[in-house]
Amino acid sequence: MSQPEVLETLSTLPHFRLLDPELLRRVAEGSRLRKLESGEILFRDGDPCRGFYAVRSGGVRLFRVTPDGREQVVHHLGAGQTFAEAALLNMGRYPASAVATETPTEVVEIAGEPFSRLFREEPRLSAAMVGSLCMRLISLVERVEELSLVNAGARLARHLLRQPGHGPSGRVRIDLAMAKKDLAAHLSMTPETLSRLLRRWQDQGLVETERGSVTVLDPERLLALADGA
Amino acid sequence: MSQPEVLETLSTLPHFRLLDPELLRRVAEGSRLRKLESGEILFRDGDPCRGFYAVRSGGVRLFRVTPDGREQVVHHLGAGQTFAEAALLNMGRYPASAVATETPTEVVEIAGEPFSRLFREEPRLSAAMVGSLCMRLISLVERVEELSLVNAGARLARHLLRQPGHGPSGRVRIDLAMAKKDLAAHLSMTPETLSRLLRRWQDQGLVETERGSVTVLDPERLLALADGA
DNA sequence: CGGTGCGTTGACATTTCTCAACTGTTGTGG
DNA sequence: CCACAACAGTTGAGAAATGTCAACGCACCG
Repeated sequence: MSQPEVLETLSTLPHFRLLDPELLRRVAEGSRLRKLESGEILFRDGDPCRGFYAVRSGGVRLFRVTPDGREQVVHHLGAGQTFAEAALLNMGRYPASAVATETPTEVVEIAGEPFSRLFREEPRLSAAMVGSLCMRLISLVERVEELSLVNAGARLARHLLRQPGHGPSGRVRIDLAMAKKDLAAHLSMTPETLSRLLRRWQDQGLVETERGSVTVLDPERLLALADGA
Repeated sequence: MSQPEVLETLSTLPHFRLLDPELLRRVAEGSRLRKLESGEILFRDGDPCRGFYAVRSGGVRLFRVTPDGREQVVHHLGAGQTFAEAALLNMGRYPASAVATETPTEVVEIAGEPFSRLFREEPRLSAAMVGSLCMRLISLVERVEELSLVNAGARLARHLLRQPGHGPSGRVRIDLAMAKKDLAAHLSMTPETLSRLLRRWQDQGLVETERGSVTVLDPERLLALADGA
C-alpha cells in the first residue's frame, strides 16, 4: 500500500539498514511520503508527537523560538537524516519546530502509533536502532577528537592512521574516499594547507601521494605527529 | 543482592537516568561490579559477547590488533561512559578488545542474557536507551559543527549563542558552566586567545564579562561573527 | 580542441600559539 | 589574621601556523 519511495528511503537509513525485509515492510506500512515547499511547517515546538521523520530530499531546519521571539536554529538536516526519534519514544511532544528549507523537500513520516507498537513488540527493531545510533555516536566522538587537535598536521595524521587498510608494517596504501578538497573540508582546513602538508611529508619520506590515494611509509613518525609533535 | 555501587552507577548513566526505580533495580540485578588493575583485559576482539559495560572509575581503552600485530586504539573511555551496547544487541561478538588503563578501574558489567531479555520485554528500557543515544548524538553533532568553524571567534560566538538563558532581547547573561581555561579547551583554543577575544568584544561593546559569566549585549553582531564575519 | 575544475605552488596577510611577566583571588598553615 | 603559595586570568611581544589571493599545470569531458 505504501509508495515504493517510502520503502526505498527507509531501506537506506542506518536505523533500518539491517532489518529483514519483512520487518522493514511493516515499518513502511505505517509511513507515508510528504512533499513540502520551502517554509512549510512540519510541526511546532510543543505539538503532540505524531511520528518521526526521515529526509528523502531537500532540507529541514529545526528551531526553537526564544521567549523574546527570536528564532534559534537547533539543527539543519539533509537527505538521509532522521529526526524526532527521541521525541516520539520518550517525550510525547516535539521539543522544537521543524520547517522545510527547500522546494521541493520530501520527508517520510513514520507515524507514531504503528511505529511505537512495532518498537515495543519487535526487539529486533529496537536493537537495530540502538545499534545504528551507537555506530554513529562512535564515529562522531572520533570526529570530535580529531577536530579538537589544534594543528592541521595532527588532524591529518590522525585521520590517515584511522583509515582501514593498514596491512603489512610500512608501505600502507590508503584510498581516499573523497576528493582532496572534500577531505580538507572534513578536516577543517583549506585545500592549500592539505596540499602543502602532504608535499612536505612526501619530501621527508613520510608518505607518498598519488591521485586518490596516500601511502604511509613511516607510521611511527606519523603517529608522533598525530600526538602533536 | 547487587551491590549498592551498581545501582548507584547505573542510575547516573544517561541510558538509565529516566528509568523508574523498579526497572532500574531489575537492570541492576543482572549486573555486577568488577575491579580491574591497569593492563587487565576485559574482553578480546572476537569474544562472544558476555554483556556491556559502564565505567565507574578509572579508564578503559578499546583497541583492535591489526593484521601485522600493531595495536590500533579505537577509543578511550572514562567514568560515566558506556561501551559495547551495540555489540551486545546486534553482533553477538565484541568488535574490539578492552583493557583497563588505570589502577584501580571499576566497571559495571551488565550481563548480556538478563539484559537482552529485559530489553526485549520492556519497551520503556529500549525507548530510554534510544532517547539517551539521540540526545548525545545531537549534542555531538553540534559540537562537530562548532569545532568545524575555522576561526576562534566564530567558535566562541556560536557557543555563547547556543547557551540557554537568552531572555529579553539585548543584555543576556550566560553563566559559564566551567572555568575559562576549560571553556577554552572545549572550544579548542588557548586561554590567552579566549581572554583576548572577550577583551576585544568588551571594548567594542558586544559583551560584558564578569567572573563566571558573560553578558551578551549585541546578539545580532555576535551572530554575524558566528557565521564567520 | 577548448573549457572546466581540481590540485599545486608562491607571496603575503592574518590569526593563533608560545613564552614570559604580571595581577588578582583563593586557600592554607603558622 | 596575615604571609604566602598556588593558580586562574590577563597582557605583551614575537614566532609559527594557517588562511587568502592569484597564477599555473594538468586531467577529464564534451
